[in-house]
Amino acid sequence: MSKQVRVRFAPSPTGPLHIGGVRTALFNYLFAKKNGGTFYLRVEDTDQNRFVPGAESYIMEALEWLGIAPDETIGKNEKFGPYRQSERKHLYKEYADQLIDSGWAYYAFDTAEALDEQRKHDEEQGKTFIYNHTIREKLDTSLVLSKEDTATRIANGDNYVIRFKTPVDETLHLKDIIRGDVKFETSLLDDKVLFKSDGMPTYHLANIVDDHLMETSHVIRGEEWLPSMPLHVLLYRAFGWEAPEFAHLPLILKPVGNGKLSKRDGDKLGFPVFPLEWTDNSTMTKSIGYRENGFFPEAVVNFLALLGWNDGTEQELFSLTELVNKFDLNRVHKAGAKFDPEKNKWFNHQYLMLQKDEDLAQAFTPILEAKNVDATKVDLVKIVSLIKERANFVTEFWEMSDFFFEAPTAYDAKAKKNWKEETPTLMQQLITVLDEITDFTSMNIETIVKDWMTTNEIGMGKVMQPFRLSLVGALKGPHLFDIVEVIGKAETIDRIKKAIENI
RNA sequence: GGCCCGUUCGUCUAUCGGUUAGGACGCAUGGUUUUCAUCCAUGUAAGAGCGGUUCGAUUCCGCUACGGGCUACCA
Repeated sequence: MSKQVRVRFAPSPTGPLHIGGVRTALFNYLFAKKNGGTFYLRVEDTDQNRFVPGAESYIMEALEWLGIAPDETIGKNEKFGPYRQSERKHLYKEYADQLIDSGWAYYAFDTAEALDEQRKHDEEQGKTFIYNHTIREKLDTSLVLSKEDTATRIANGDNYVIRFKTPVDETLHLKDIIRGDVKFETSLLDDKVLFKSDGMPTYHLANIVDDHLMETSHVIRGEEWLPSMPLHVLLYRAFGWEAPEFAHLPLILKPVGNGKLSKRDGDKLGFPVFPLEWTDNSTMTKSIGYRENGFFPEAVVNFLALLGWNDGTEQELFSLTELVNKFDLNRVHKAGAKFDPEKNKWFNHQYLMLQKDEDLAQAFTPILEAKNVDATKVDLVKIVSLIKERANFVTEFWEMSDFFFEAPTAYDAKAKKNWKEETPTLMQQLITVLDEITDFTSMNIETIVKDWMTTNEIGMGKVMQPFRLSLVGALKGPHLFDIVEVIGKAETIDRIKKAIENI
């Protein structure tokens, strides 16, 4: 009987969630649901300097929008709360002390400035500075100070940190679900700070304490954490706790150039890297979001799920439920994946096609309202059904359908070449033909107009191109007779007359 | 510099020793639409290099190269 699956997403509220974080959250969510487990969200706000107001609620809202909200978090099923590390502050010191008592940690009084200087100095000499067993007994630590001296300095209010006393000369054989066996030499590790001089724990301590207390069964996180896996495993050992299983996800890389996708890439390259729009209050710069750019959450989830994972078949379109059923950490890729904005769009198109016309019309309405377009007189659902197959986003609907609502005010210069000398005469005749039609539906109009052309031996191109130009203003758009039906007889004739006058 | 991870078409990927190395995005061509797009069809294009193990390696191992991550009192 395997233990109850409990996984977490533990972001730091230092800004908006970006696409890599979303993917990590998604994989945790999928894994939890697949295994009938729990997905919880914990806020790791132990760095008070980097705290950004609004980031926490942004993260919640983003996961909500994507449909992968946690089962447990702040204000929701707080079984192991609080879920904000800043509110668990009192806990960490106790555990740090426990490690001091058991000899797994020690006090260090060196200042950050002194250490920086030392590091810089060594670097200039071509040496590598590592704060570890080779040096910890030469520095200002409780390892060399007497118990009394240490106590005195702490009592005097000297700044100190608590560092992990990494074991020496041991080869750690660690298991990662995705990567298999990973080896580390403990002597090469440094003695990480567990507890900071500001009274807050570092990520490492808080993370292990909370993952244990919150009964985390699997730690699924980005590959950037792989180097700290040995420290974390050692911490579990030091506390005498059973370690969870680990799975380090491949990183999402920039679409062009090198390196991992960063928060700044999106705006530069013209695609979103954030789920929701975000305004940086310190610089007042706004970053675009998937939601505001017209992406469907299902499309974003689907695309992200396939970045580093697939079910082994050739299926590419998966609903969230299908993803849950098919997800398997053992099928996650090891290598990083470049983010492909083009395929991302393609996914959105697929989901757009899956939407009901009624729903799309409803999504289109606010856009029309913002443009003060009166859409009450037209069949919006019909219009949407005609244009959706050529769109990737609802946000593109207007430029693809403006001629349904308003007569063209300009005519495409290139297309005007199709407007010949005899065209006005032909268009006049067309008006007459159209005017006589009583059953003004697409099919019927098409039959009658084509009949007129064949009986009079008029070339189709001679009529159809100027006809379209008159109604649309360019040679684009859906089937012409469908447009004619939607805008109606009077408007159609009106537009042809207008074209005769203006071209 | 040190440590760790990785490497199949331009991109995302399938392949769990024997395949004409498959699919998708993109791109190109053709067809449909006398428009544009969609759609359909076809095409384009890949195992980083070198050694080994093996009857046989994309697949297993090693080295090299390249890419990536980490190396804070940030997460």
